[in-house]
Amino acid sequence: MTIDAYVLTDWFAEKARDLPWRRPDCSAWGVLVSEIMLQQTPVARVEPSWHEWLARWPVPSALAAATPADVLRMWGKLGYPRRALRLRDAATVIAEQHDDVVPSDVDTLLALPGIGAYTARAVAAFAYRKRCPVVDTNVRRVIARAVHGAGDAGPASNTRDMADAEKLLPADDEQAARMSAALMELGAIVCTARNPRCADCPVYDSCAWQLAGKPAYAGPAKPVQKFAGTDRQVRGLLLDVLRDTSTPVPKTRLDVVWSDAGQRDRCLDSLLVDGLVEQTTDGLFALPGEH
DNA sequence: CATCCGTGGGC
DNA sequence: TGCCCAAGGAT
Repeated sequence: MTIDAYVLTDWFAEKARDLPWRRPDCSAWGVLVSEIMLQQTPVARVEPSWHEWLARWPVPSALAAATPADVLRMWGKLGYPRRALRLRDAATVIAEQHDDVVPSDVDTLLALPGIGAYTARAVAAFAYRKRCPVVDTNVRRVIARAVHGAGDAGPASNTRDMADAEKLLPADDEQAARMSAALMELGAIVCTARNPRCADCPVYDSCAWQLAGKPAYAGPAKPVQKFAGTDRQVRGLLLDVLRDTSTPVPKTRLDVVWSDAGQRDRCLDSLLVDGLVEQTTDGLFALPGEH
């Protein structure tokens, strides 16, 4: 089974959300910033931050000139703050080696920190309107259902998933870019993981999953990530303290956030290693680069 | 390939 | 209410 590109892109033109990074006047830098922020963070929480970032840092060189501390504060609670540092690192490379222009070539994009298989192709497709497969969790689910008739996508296989997506793209670059966006949008607002809105689906009639009677997902169980009590939670609590202070703090200020001293110290060490925290010469702790 | 890396909202 | 999920990437 396949997915009709005309039907899906027509649906996209009529029903897609009006997101700022999709507007024709949005820069490639704006697209890149959005893609990084959207890695594991929902659209609703990204949108306000995206506007603030683009207003403050409208070009890569502007972000490259900011301190990591400023960048981490602007990142706020979007989560996975290493993304913010890598985006700043990527901006530095773009400013210094690419004349402050976000690359359009997938392999060049892949060489930038924090940019992987998905983001590189998303920038090429959405910012530069290229025909290249864009595979995220939404596209994988849509293809699993509409094409393969499965209830959900199994474990990711980059090569296979990209080949599947590529087959769905029209030959024309612009039409292919629209198709890539439409596949993602369908997965995001109609063909959702839980409670898919099949009544609103533009390709319902040809959906292999629907035609098969919507069988339940039969593949291996997906690993569930715990959060409460993990290092991830503790690191978040430690960073929370440092984001909210303008001056370096003694370790005692960090010790109060978690009772397990061993875990607390391990997390602080890992934050130092990751470059998310810095220790001053007098032994105080702060976000990097603000003293 | 599995695991780790934050955070919050919906059901 | 606990659990699942959200435009992934690096190791």
